[in-house]
Amino acid sequence: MAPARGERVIASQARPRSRRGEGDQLRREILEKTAGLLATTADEEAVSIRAVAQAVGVTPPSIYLHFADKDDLIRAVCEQTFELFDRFVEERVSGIDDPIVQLAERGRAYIAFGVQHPEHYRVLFMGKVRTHEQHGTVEISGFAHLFDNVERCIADGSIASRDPVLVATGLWTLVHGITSLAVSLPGYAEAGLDQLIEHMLDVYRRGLAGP
Amino acid sequence: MAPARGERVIASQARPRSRRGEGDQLRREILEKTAGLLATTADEEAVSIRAVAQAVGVTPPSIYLHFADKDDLIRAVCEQTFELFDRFVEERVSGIDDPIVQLAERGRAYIAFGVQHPEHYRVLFMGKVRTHEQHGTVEISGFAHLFDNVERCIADGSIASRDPVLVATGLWTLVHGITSLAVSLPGYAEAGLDQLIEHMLDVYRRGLAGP
DNA sequence: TGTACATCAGTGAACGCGCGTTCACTGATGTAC
DNA sequence: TGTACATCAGTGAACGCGCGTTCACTGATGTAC
Repeated sequence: MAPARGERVIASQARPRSRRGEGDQLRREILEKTAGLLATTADEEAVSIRAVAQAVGVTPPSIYLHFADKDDLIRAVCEQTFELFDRFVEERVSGIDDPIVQLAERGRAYIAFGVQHPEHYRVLFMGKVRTHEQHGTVEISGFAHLFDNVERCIADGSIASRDPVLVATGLWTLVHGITSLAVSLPGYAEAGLDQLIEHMLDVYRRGLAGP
Repeated sequence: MAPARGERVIASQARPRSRRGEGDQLRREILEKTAGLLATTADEEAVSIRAVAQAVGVTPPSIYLHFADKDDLIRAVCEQTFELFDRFVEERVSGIDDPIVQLAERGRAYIAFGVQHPEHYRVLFMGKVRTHEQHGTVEISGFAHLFDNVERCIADGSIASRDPVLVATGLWTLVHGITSLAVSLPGYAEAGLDQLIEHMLDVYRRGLAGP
C-alpha cells in the first residue's frame, strides 16, 4: 500500500535520506556507528560492513559512497579515535604545573582511556600491522605531548637521563603494558588495578630520578 | 590406474594413514602444523580448520577425530606454547646465581621469546578473552618462577618492597609492554630494541632497589 | 511561473568466497575362533 | 592356518552462514531555460 501524498512514512529502522548536498551527513553517521559498534561488541571482527550499514539504517552498498573499502573505514575510525584519545589525555593533565606530577597523571589518563574504550585501544595499538602502516612511532597522536612533558622533567631535574626519546618511549611502553593486559586478560590485577598503577608509576619515577 | 600389489604410492600431498592404535600420531601432527601455521602466517584468523587439514595432508573432518572444535584446537596449541615458553625462559636463566641479575635476564628471555614467536605471543597474551578463560593470572605458566625470583630478591635486599605479588605483576607488565609493542608496531623502537630494553630494566631495577 | 533535465543519495539483488561442522561411508588392519 | 568380523583411521560431499563487494537501477531534488 503506497502512502498517500504528503504522508510521513516512519519505517521501522529506516533512516531518512539526506537532502541534496548533505551527503556527508551519512559519512559522519557511519563513523559514529562504527565506533559505537566497536565499543559495544568489543570485537573488531564483528564490525562488518553489513553490521555498520544496519546500525546506521542504510543498505551495505551505501557505505561505499563514502569509503573506498572496509580498510578505509577502519582507518578513518582510527584517526578519529587517536584525536579523541589525545584530547582526553590533554584535558586531564591540563593545569598541572609540576612536570613530574603531570607526567604521572598523564600515565593514569592514558590507562583510563584504554580501559574505558578497550576495543578502540585494541584496534589502535594491538591490531595487526595494517592499521599503522601510515604512522611512524613518533607521529602517533599524543607522543609529541609526552615528549614535551619528559623534556620539562629533564629540565627541572626530576628525570636524570639526557635522552628524552628513550625516556618517553619507555614511559609509553610502561603504561601500554598495563593497559593492554587490563584490556586482554580478565583476571589481570584482580587485587586492584589502581594499586598496581601507583606501584609501577612510583617505581619508575624513582628509577628515573637518578642512579 | 590402481597401483600393483605391494607398490608404494607417494601421493603429492597425501599423508599415509596411521596404523591401528597409532591414531594419536595425527593429533601430534595437527598440533605441530597448527603451531607452524601460526608462526608462518602470523595471523590467527588465517589458521582455519581447512588450512590445518591441508598442511597436515588430511581432510578437514579428520581434525574432529582429535579435537572437539576449533576452540579446542587453539586451546591445545596455547597450552603447548605456554610450556615451550616457560622452558625457553628457564633454560636461559638457569645457572645465574645473583637473583637480581637473574631477574633481568628473565626479562630479556621473555621478550626474546615473544619477538621470535610473535603470533604465538599474540594468541597467548593479546587475544580475545576466550583463550584465557581457564587461566587465572597466577596460574599462567612461568609466573610462579617469576614470583620465586622476586622473593629471592626481596630476601637478599635487592628489592625493597615487601609485596612479591605486586612486584612480580609489575615486572611481568613491564616486559609484556615491550614485547607487545615490538610484536604489533612495525616502527616501534626503530632506534634499537635492545637499548630500550636495557634502559627500562635499568630504570625499574633502580626504582625497586629502594625509596 | 512552468517544465525538462541533470544530479545526487541512495537501493535491491546478486556474485563468489571461505568458513566450521555434520553425516553417511569406506577400506585397511588386527583379532577371535 | 584360514577366515569372518569388529574396529579403527580416516574420506567425500554437502549444509548453511556471513562476509566484502559490484552493478544496474530508482526516485526525489534542485537548476537552467
